[in-house]
Amino acid sequence: MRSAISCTLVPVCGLVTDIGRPRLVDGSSAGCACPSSQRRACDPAADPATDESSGYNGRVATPVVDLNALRRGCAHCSLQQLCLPAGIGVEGLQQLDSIVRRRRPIARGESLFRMGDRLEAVYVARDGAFKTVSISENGEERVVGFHLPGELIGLDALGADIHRCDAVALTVANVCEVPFDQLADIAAQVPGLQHRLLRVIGRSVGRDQDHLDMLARRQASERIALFLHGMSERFRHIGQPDSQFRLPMSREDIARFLGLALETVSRGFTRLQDDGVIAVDGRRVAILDRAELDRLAHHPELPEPRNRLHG
Amino acid sequence: MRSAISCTLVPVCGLVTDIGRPRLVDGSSAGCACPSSQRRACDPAADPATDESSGYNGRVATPVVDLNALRRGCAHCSLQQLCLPAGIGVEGLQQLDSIVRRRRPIARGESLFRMGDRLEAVYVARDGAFKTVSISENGEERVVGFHLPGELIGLDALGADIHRCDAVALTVANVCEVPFDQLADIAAQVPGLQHRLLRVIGRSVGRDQDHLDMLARRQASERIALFLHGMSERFRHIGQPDSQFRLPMSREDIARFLGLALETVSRGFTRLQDDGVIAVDGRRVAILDRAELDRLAHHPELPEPRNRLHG
DNA sequence: CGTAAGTTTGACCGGTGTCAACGGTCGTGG
DNA sequence: CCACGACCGTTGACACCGGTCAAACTTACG
Repeated sequence: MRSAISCTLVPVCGLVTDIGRPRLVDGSSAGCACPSSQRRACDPAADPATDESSGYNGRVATPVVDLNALRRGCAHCSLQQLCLPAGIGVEGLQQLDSIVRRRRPIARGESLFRMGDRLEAVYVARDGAFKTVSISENGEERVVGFHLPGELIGLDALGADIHRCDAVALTVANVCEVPFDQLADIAAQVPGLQHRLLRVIGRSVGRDQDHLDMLARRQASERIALFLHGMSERFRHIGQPDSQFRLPMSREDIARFLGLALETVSRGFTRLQDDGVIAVDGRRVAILDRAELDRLAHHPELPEPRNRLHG
Repeated sequence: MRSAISCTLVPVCGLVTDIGRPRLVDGSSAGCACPSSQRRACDPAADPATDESSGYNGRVATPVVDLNALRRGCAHCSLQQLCLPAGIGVEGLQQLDSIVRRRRPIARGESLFRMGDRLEAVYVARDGAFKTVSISENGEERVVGFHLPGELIGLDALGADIHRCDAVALTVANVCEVPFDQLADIAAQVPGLQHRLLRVIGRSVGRDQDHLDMLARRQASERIALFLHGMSERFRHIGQPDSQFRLPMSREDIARFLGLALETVSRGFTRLQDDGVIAVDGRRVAILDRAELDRLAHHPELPEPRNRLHG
């Protein structure tokens, strides 16, 4: 039964892949889930020596064109279409690229920023996943959101210049760090970028509203179905298989995201499995009956067709 | 009896009313909750004739300086410090002012935009209150947010250029309508405005996160306490009394905002009243014990001090 | 004055939080 | 190699909060 879900994620390649057409650039790209362009562009860890020598951020000091630096740049990033660069010209791309810092891999559990920090930069994961959490006065952790590659992290500080959450890596991850002041400056100069920035912010607002929608659903089963539905959509959006994937977060994180007890989440998963809607093995999830999943997420009032496989 | 609450919602003064002491409306600005500047700047309805003659939006066609138009302008609006104009120079202010349209009063129940509409403008209420609601597939209404004066409405469309919600007036209201494309253009030119726009958006994001926080709280009593706490803060923020106010929304709206049944909201209110924390009369609320309200909102785990007044 | 809408209150029971125990996986170290 | 413990996920039992249905009451408004 276990073998049904063999999809494991290679940690390094993380969540990202190329969307649509894998571009061959370098002979051998075939075997890995990550397209070669990704490997080249987004994985500083692949060539640690070079990275070390060029300093903390990914840019080289020399005016000489560094092939590796170029390859790591926005122009070649597989996330380009999902990220800030989308739709801005070469000029703007260069300007943007010049301020982007590419940080060495973030360890699982490490924080990009913490509650109370001043807003210095916004972040985009190239691969890996993050959660943003806010700790309430009584010490309870509340998951505000999950962030997959291409989704901006750090916008919570936009209102008051102070971060309202911690941003914690759920897996090892590589991120681009974009100093916010400089981003705002460039956005004013490059009209397309301003528009793009607003759009990315807007998508983030949209996700928050989806989250609200989820929490307002009264039944636990609805929230869980909606959560899986949303994750599937987001995986598809970044070019990952949307029918079987590995959730980067624990049951507890999901519970704190959905406002439920973790036992309830666990029970919800098994229930969906019993009903033949999904297959679950720990964090690995396969969606078997998408239509039914959508129905549960959106039209829960209808009595479910009772053809349980084993009851 | 009508006269007792006449400052009330007279459309103009918006949300606010007082609970305790009846105020005379006429003559004495001293007594009214609305600051005089507000009355001057924000009340097109006060002089309907002039308003009609100057056309649909508040601007006059003639180059001659129209005192009324000026008074209605951003420069004199009492909301200035809360709204987009804050912190931008005279130049920018004029540019911004030139694109702002001031719409005639919106009737209660009327919509600024509907789900599926293209993003054309963002709105700011000068007075009155709005809710944004999203209708789910099964026809259920879900309250995404409430909007008091100075809070931008319409940002939900930022992500996809399509509105995700309806924006419905809870009371008669006056709004400024800001064509979004032009706003973005000007924002690129006026650096202060771009910053300001991002900040206003950020505050909106912050409110969404507060909302999330509310929904994630498990106990109904916590959500209700948090809701009242937040409303009180927001009233204070716009210069209204924060210890007694009139809620612009129904119990049902609150319930749909908090993800509860309306009966539960009602029971929660009476419970708070029984405990001496607030006084409730329909939509009129007075906060009697703020410390206790805050405690309930933030530290619900502690057993409440049981010195009930009656019970 | 009559109708509709909004609010409150009561009774009932189902869903879900809580507590508890068990099992599986992974990493560490003997 | 296995032993061990930490962490994570699953499952069961049970009590209680809150959703649902129902009815009375007040307020708003024509």
